[in-house]
Amino acid sequence: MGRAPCCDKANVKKGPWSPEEDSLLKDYIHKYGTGGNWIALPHKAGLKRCGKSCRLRWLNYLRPNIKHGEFTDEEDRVICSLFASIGSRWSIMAAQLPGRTDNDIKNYWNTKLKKKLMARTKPPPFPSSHQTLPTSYYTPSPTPSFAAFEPLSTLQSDLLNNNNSVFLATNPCFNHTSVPESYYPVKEKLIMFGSEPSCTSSDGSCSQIEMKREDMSSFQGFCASNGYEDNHKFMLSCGGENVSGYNGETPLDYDVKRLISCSGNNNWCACSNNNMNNHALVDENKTQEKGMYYYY
DNA sequence: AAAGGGAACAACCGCGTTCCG
DNA sequence: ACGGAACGCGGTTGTTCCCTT
Repeated sequence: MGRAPCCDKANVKKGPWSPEEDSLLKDYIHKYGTGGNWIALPHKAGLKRCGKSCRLRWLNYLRPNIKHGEFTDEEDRVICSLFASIGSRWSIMAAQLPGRTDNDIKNYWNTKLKKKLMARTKPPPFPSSHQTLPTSYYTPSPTPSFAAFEPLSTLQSDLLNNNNSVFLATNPCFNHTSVPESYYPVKEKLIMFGSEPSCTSSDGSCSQIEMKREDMSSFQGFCASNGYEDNHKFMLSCGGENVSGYNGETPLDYDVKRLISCSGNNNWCACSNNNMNNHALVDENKTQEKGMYYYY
């Protein structure tokens, strides 16, 4: 048994909205508001539309102060920073960009910004699995090839604290009181990206990774650090030897995240360590689920 | 000028979450 | 506390437009 449909599909119009429908909806909402019930609204407004469709039309196009047209460089920067931090949480991004809707941002990202980003910089070579790389592989890049996206520290903290899904202090997966002293003292916040957010999973399993500080650079696969270590901030993007595919993301998304995460005044490094298991404690059931980690 | 292909954008769908009786 | 209804979100699909051949 599937879920009951939200409306009578046979009797609702689908497809593009006509100007007449737009004005019916706009007029109704201006007069009476949404009434807190989108399902009943179309009938009251004289529309043969699904309530969800009305809601979407209103939120994305008809409500006041919607911005259409080109995104500014500043908006680009915000989107990229947020994407690097929180991934495809379009509604959170929209909340940071007045006048922009989540749908707008999503479309813009998928059709333009992602490509723009990829065109403006090239990622370092992607080391193949089990490839042993010489130390000389470290490749400093003195001048960043892409405008740096600084972490939106204050903004992100507030943002992420509020939605509580990634704040270390409340995240049972990263109970650092149990992390031995010899481990890198993970700072107050550890945010995990890209990987499946199984920390809230009902079976109690976690996509968990703990590493010794010194092993960050010897993790099998690749690492990227953007040199925030001095003030206890750095970004890290890791993929392990068992990475197959790209942590469940499309290769392009994966690369874009890597690019963004390392776009500051940073060094790329890629290195290998065949004894990974001695150094990185990875939930053995979750070795495919390595994501992007952001410490600060 | 017409056809084909790709890009851009609008809208839909399904599912998880929240609300409320 | 529970269950159903409604909401909100993100992924996906459909349509239109525009450029190239």
